[in-house]
Amino acid sequence: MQTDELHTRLRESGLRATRQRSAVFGLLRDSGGHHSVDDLVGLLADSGEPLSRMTVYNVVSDLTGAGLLMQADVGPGRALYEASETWHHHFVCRSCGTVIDVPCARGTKPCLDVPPGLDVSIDEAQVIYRGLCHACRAGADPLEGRSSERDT
Amino acid sequence: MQTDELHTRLRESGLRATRQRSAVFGLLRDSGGHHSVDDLVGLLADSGEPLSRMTVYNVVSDLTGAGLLMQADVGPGRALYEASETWHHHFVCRSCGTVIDVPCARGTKPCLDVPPGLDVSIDEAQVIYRGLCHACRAGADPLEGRSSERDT
DNA sequence: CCTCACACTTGACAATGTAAAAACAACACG
DNA sequence: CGTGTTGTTTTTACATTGTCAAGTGTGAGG
Repeated sequence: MQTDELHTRLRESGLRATRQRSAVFGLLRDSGGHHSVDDLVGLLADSGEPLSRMTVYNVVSDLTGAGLLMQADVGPGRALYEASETWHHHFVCRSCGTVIDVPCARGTKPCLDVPPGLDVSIDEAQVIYRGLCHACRAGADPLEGRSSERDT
Repeated sequence: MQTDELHTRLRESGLRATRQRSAVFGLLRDSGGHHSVDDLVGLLADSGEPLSRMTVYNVVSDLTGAGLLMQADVGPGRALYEASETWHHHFVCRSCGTVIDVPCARGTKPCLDVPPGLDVSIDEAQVIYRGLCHACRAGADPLEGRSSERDT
């Protein structure tokens, strides 16, 4: 991921290209995973770009509004962000909390057909699958790997 | 809603029939809406049944585990609970936060066909629709009615 | 009626997200 | 290249939501 490309992507979206935004966007693009705000603060500090928590909240909010990031709906608790290009859904393990990407059948934002009788405008639909991941179903130690994840 | 019936439903589910559980379950059944834990604490206090926050957390957790309540997935932040009999999804207004029930096409827990390549067992799938509700799309004062809701 | 396991309460705490104001930096313009 | 404006970042304090642990209370079987 070139710094220049990040800069360009930000400017194209109508945002000022700051060091902090490039760092957050670049990290999410390169890691390819789902991260909470506090995750990001830690990872950024490790990579020599310490940002305040508030800044990261602002940045993910701005980038999500600009369509560069998406907020992964994985249920109540903490919000996860990712920089995926293709629309997809998420499986969440009830036992260990692992999040696994589930490809969307349609490949694009799905299910935007508004059910009849509803006077609303829908711009996005996300599906949360819940159940047990392979490890937890096998009776492996639950609670292990609570913050880990795997993409398909 | 008879107190006796609540008592019976709880016992049938293998739970002790306590005053507190009946109060929470009865309130959710009678109101028919989605409520956060703190909502419930307030409503119960108003109706002459003051319960501690911790108790309500325990109760909704127990009743959800027993299948008497369901947790409505409406995104990060707060968990909402409801006592719906029929499976359905939720529309969440981006502007005012209003939650509207969306009937499920299949009428039962849907989409449990596991996508290929995923070694997990899925027991539930919820859909979150996001967009603007009628009032907010019409440009009505956003942020109004943040805690209100409407069922279809 | 007695007993005991389960449920409830209390109080402190952890995690997550928000508000407001001041210092700072991007970038358009000359 | 310098400069000013405006949007961004930082700091501090706080609100909300959920959890832990220890002690008290109570449902329900005997």
